[in-house]
Amino acid sequence: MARDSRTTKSSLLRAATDEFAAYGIAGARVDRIAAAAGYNKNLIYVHFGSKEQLFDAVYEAAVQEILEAAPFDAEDLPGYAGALFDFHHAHPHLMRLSRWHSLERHGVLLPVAEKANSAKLRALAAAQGEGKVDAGLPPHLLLALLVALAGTWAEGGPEPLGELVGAAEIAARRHAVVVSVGRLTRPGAPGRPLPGTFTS
Amino acid sequence: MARDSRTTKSSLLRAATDEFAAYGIAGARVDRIAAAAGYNKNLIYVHFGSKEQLFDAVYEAAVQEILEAAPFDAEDLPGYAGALFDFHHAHPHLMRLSRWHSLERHGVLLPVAEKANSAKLRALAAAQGEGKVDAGLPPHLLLALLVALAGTWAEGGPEPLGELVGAAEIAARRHAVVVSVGRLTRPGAPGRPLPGTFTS
DNA sequence: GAAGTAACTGACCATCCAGTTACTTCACTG
DNA sequence: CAGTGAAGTAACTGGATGGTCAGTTACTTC
Repeated sequence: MARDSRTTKSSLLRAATDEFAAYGIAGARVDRIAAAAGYNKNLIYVHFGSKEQLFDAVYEAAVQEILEAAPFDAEDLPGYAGALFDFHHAHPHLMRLSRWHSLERHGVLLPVAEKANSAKLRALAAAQGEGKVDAGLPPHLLLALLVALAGTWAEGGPEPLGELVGAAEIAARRHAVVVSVGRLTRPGAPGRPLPGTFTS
Repeated sequence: MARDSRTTKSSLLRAATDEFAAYGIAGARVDRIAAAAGYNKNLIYVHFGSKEQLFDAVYEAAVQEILEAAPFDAEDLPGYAGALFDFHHAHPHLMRLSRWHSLERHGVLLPVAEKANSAKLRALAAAQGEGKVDAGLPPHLLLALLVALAGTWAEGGPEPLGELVGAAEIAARRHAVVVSVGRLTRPGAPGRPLPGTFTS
């Protein structure tokens, strides 16, 4: 095996991603990560410093990947939600990482995520201003709801015992997400307009 | 301290609930639980058998509590979602327990939860049949989305860094959940009727 | 090909931690 | 009040685990 610290580091990172996604921070084993990557445990400490810092590196990479995978489009929110759904379905371990992070690190947002988030909020507010998105709810609430909908069946949600989930069911879920986001965001509230502000 | 195995057991259970909610199964420490309850570690093994079984007991109790706290009403789904939201806000540790469970135990539903769930599905289907709830989505998908919406800001969701969440924001979130569920479930789909089935 | 350096390894260690064992204390009963 | 069984405790065990370090290997430079 050629000696290249870059590939070594990325091998370790990949193995660590799997391990942390499967077991969380507390449950992950440094030895297992090293063994899975086919390197000595010490290299983890050389490259990343500690188990915790290794998790940080893993998590940051995962966040980057998620952010890139589903580009935000304030004018097609159902499409965005669908893309998110697809991504979660294709990469369940990233959603798991995110859930571990929120539980074991009290969900503090990374600067990258924070930045991406406020960009989304601006775009959403603009779309609402132009009447392209229903303005009944403030952007930050609407965005959160939308993301929650897209992640409803992402790994970490309760799954019926043992039942295998077929392609038809997946398609149905995706459809449900897309339809629901459409209903939440399509301009012109159904029935009466929403109450003026959001103070219950 | 009077010697009563029932109170001892429930003290241990309460301490364990806090510990597991805070650290999950892998992160929880049996010694800490015993110390917090003010009893000897061995009593945990006497009463519960093992750390894993202790978690099971904790989780089952939590599920019971959640099920009782928010009675399902298929004819007032926004109200149900609101009640769920309130419960999550009042008892964030129970939601955390639930998330730990789904991550560390791959989210296998307890029999109690499974039973309660199918009762809800039947009620929902009936309400849809009577035209009281929009029938554009099958009950199991609708219910999942609804629960996801109610739990959007439950502990475990991403929280903006350091920002304190005031009462007004909480009220706004609650309102957003209630309004959204209303939109998803109010009979008579906005705009055109939904496509016949849910095969994407 | 000698000198120097970065990548890498195996063995080790202090500590942690779930679970066990041997013992003591208490409440109650006949 | 002696005896008994349940409740409770302190001390211990053995395996796992995060982290360290002296030393080796592969590669580069001169």
